[in-house]
Amino acid sequence: MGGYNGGEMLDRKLIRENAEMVRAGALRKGVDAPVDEFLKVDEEWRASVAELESYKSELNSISKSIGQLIGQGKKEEAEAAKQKTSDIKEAIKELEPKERELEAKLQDIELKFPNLPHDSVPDGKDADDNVTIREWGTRPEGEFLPHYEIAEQLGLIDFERAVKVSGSGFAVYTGAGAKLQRAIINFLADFQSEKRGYTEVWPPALVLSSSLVGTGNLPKFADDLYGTVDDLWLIPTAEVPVTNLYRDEILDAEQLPLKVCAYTPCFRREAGAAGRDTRGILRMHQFDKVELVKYVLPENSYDELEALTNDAEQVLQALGLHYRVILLCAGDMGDKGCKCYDIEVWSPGEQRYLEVSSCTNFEAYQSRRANIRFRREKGAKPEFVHILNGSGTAVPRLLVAILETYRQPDGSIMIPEALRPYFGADSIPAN
RNA sequence: GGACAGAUGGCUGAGUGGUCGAAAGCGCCCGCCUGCUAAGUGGGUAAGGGGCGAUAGCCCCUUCAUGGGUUCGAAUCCCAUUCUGUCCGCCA
Repeated sequence: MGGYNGGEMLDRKLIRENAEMVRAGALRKGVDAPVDEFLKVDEEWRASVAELESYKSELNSISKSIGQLIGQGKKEEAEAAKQKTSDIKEAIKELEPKERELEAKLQDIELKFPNLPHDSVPDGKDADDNVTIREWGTRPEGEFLPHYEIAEQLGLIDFERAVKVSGSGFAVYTGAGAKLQRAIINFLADFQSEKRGYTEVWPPALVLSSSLVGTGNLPKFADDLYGTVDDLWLIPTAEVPVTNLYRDEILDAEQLPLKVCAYTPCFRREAGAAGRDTRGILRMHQFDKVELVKYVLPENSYDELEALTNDAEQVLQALGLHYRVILLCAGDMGDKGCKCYDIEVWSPGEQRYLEVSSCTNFEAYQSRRANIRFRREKGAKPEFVHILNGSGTAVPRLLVAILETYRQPDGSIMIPEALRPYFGADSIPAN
């Protein structure tokens, strides 16, 4: 049993008992959470539940006594007891829809509550208030081409035929481009599983809507997703199937932290406007990614976030790509997260940083929705695990950075050392 | 896609209208016993929500795949759905 029991982001008790703290936290995210409305409806709901349950209790005890009377052969007394139930049944019939209505109303209100930002998250409204935590490597100097020109010159990506086949927002990788794509994927999956201690899984790319509810993509963000005529949806990220692996389960504390990595293609409608992000392969309806997901003890989740971020950063270091790590401010983080680092790789061709990973601690937000818990010891009450995830990393923007960073004066591409065993050559020759 | 069978607690598995939240076994926990172990023995062992008291504890409601229905009362009867197994067909 269990599963999705509402739309709540937060524990009802937390809001009840720490109303002002919740209000202040939401405000930091720029959300004026309906705390007062919640408290009012919550009280009405609880009163309604109590009333309904007292009637049910009465009915149950009468039913029980009828059973006993029949057992003792006292038929008339049993008949008399039956008469008493009709009023109670009537009252229950009347109260039940009222209770359900209040519950639904409460859930609507709860949907308006964001997950609360951690104390270490800076105040701020939007991306301008994000804080650069650290940089690695140095920005390459010189003249650089954008990746789509390089790709065209070397015949790595066929944009025109991609449009013919699938419309805009897709790429056809060809020849060395296709091979490089596969090399990057294999490198990333091996790196995270063999060097960083993640268990690799290969999940389905189509999932039931119930899985998308568990991660918070539905019902709110259906427009971002590709659906099918069945109740199956194309995943926007491996986060969805992987986070749902342990849905409705109670884990042992010794199993934690549970670290899972998964390569999948990702599908996003991204009903976004055309702009500089849409040029080349920077923003696509289908792209590839290795995702990292961790299920951890609540008291460790912020240390685990640092470690997760580092696992993603190590990819870029292994490839020798310049990057920076950004700590998102409260207002730029979105509703679901408590703390989030973006890792941005330097694109010499674009002369700007590109997001290749977003490492987030959701605390219990997803575990509450997906009902994933753990027990500290035998007999202890189950608690929600904390769930974190981050890309480790996205492939297309990595490819962009590699092509642009490692293009040689003669027009060839030098393949980074770490990728050579996968690519099977040192370079992509110039045409 | 067609036919049949099934879905019960951590697991195995009984239960076809009335103290059944559910026998029994296994596992696990606490105690006793034995020089240790094994064996034996007594007891305890589902989850969610609400209320009282608020470190304990007590009371109530809900849950035997899911959603509806019949009934004073359902694990047990009826309907729908989902999933699993077996056989057949089809397919990379």
